[in-house]
Amino acid sequence: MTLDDRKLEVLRAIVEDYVSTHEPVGSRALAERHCLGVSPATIRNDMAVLEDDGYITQPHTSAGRIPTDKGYRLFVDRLSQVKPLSAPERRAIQTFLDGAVDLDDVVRRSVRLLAQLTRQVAVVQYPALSRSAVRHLELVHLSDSRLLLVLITDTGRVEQRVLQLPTALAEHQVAELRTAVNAGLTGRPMADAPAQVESLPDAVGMELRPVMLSLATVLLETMAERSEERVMLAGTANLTRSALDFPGTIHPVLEALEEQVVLLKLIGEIETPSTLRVRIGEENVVEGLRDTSVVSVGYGSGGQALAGLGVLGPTRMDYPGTMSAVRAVARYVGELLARQ
Amino acid sequence: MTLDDRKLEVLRAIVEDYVSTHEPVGSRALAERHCLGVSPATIRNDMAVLEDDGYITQPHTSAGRIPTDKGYRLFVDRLSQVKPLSAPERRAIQTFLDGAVDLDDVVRRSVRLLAQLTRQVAVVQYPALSRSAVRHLELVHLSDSRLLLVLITDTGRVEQRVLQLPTALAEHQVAELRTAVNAGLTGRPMADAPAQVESLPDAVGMELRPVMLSLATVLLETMAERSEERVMLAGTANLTRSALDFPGTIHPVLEALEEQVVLLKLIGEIETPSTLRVRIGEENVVEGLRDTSVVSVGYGSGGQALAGLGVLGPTRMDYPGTMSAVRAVARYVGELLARQ
DNA sequence: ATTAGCACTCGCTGTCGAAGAGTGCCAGGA
DNA sequence: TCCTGGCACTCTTCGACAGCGAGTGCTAAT
Repeated sequence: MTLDDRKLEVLRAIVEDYVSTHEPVGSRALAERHCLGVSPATIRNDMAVLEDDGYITQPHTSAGRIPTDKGYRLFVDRLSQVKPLSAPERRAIQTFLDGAVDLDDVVRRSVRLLAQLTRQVAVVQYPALSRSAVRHLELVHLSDSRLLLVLITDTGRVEQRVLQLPTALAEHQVAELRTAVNAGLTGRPMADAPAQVESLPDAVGMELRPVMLSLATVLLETMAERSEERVMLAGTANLTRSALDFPGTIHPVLEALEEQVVLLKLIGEIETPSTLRVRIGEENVVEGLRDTSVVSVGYGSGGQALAGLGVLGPTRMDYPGTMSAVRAVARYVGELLARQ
Repeated sequence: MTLDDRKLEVLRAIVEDYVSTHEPVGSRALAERHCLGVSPATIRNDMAVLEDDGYITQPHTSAGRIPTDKGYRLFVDRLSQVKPLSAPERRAIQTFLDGAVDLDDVVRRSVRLLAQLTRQVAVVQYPALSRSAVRHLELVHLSDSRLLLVLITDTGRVEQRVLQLPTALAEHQVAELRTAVNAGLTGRPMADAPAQVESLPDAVGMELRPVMLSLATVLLETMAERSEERVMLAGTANLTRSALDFPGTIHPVLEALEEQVVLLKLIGEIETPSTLRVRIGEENVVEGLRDTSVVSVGYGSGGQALAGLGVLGPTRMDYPGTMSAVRAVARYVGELLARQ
């Protein structure tokens, strides 16, 4: 049986009412608060069909209906138009983000802003190393046997690593290494780095080869290990605002949020910017997030996403509002990083 | 009226039982589970005195007693000896922390370890800029008009900041600036920096003076603004493990933890390492943390603390265990940073 | 196809009584 | 003087139960 327009309208009404009231919605309330032009009895018939098809369900016999994950899915896919942000909201985003002084600041500000706009948990991933380019490599001579390697990307990320030297080096030797690695890598996209690093040892004098080799190893390690790993979180307190949102406790949710790996999974795997992704309830593979929804999107300038950001909340969330906020913040962050 | 030894013993027994059972403890249970050598009736009399003096209280008439903040305070000050960690625990701390590759890693590992050991919320502050020394300053020429300033401290912190140049610079001019700032600041404690920065403009040629001035401004800003600001948090999920710990919800607690400023206040103001500080319940000035206790300590090598770390949990916490874990982790972190 | 009416289900709420835990106090004993 | 056993009292907790109200499903009429 296919759903006619009115049944879809009823589903939308149920989702909207349930999201705003947090209570199962009955046929009478629906007829009163929405201009559906039909009586409660008719709505009841439609509801029965919607329930048979698995879009809504009853917590218990004498209660109204609430949407199922499948119902929210249909709502998001076909029934909701993304509502544009108000002009003040747009201005607020812009002015708030424009004050950022460096990458850390950009990420921190975005994640807070997102948490505040959506009143949910926000996650922002740092620009992926793998999709950035090398802006500069610096070697700092800490002591005879230790060298600090600092890697700076064009998106403003700074990674550092201490390197134990096999032999003591003179200052001019450190300079030679510095020149060589910068000549080989500066300006190159990180993806090309492994190939470039291979040829580094050839660029320096014989006596520096062993050092350059261990330097190359550390470089590759740094780029590989940390390539995607950093995220920032904000708004966890929003989880507790309405305690009723989660059956049982929020413990599993908080636990899941502690795992960086999980967070990255939530946001990750994003190729093109501006394509919103919504994961609803059971669609989340992560144990413990089965009662939450995640709205995420890639950000970055041009056609390639640098990384992702998103929002996590109860399945009963304001999808249109959340989606537009997430999209707007991603757009501004992308612009901001391109300007750097 | 002064408390005799047995009353103190009764208080200790009440605290210990309440901490382990989470339930008000009555006179009979106390007589059975502790070898106090007196009858429940006697204990009841002692309890009445302890209650009059404000060390314990009754949730309601027909319930046992629970310690008050004042009771916990006495317990911590006079009745509890810090229990040493087990050998395996010590070894676990050491091996876990030894794997760290840089400062970020040290902080991340410590905070997780602390959260895991105490099963509470852990907070670790990054080494304060103001108490570190400058290890190196790097200037990276981003474009004609923009310069990236990277500040590296002897504790491994890296701070960066983009600087808009008043005029375009040639590469050799950037080098001159770099040499000058490093000559002036490298090796100096950050506390001396303001004075040193003053004299920087004199160290370069006339045409670089304006640039050096704005560089100096940014340097001072960076050191001042971010001097204490960074902390890392872990184990928030532990707050929800036993929901009964907090009257009402954990919302205010989570909200407080979102504020960096609050976290810094919790840990901050620590001068000497190894002096544990315990703040119990109402002793916390921060609104929303009135039902929690904070155990914090400074860490660092030598007589001066670099920064602080600590743990936050319900007032009903295992103080001896928490205190020893906090102290142990602080000690290892201090050693680790000294070795860097 | 829609609607009004009606019986039915079931969760929520408040009351009541019994049970249980713990106390405070008192009188007797070391 | 301090400790102890006993006892009456208070107060929460829990289960049972009835009444209420919300909401549904079904049926017959339009």
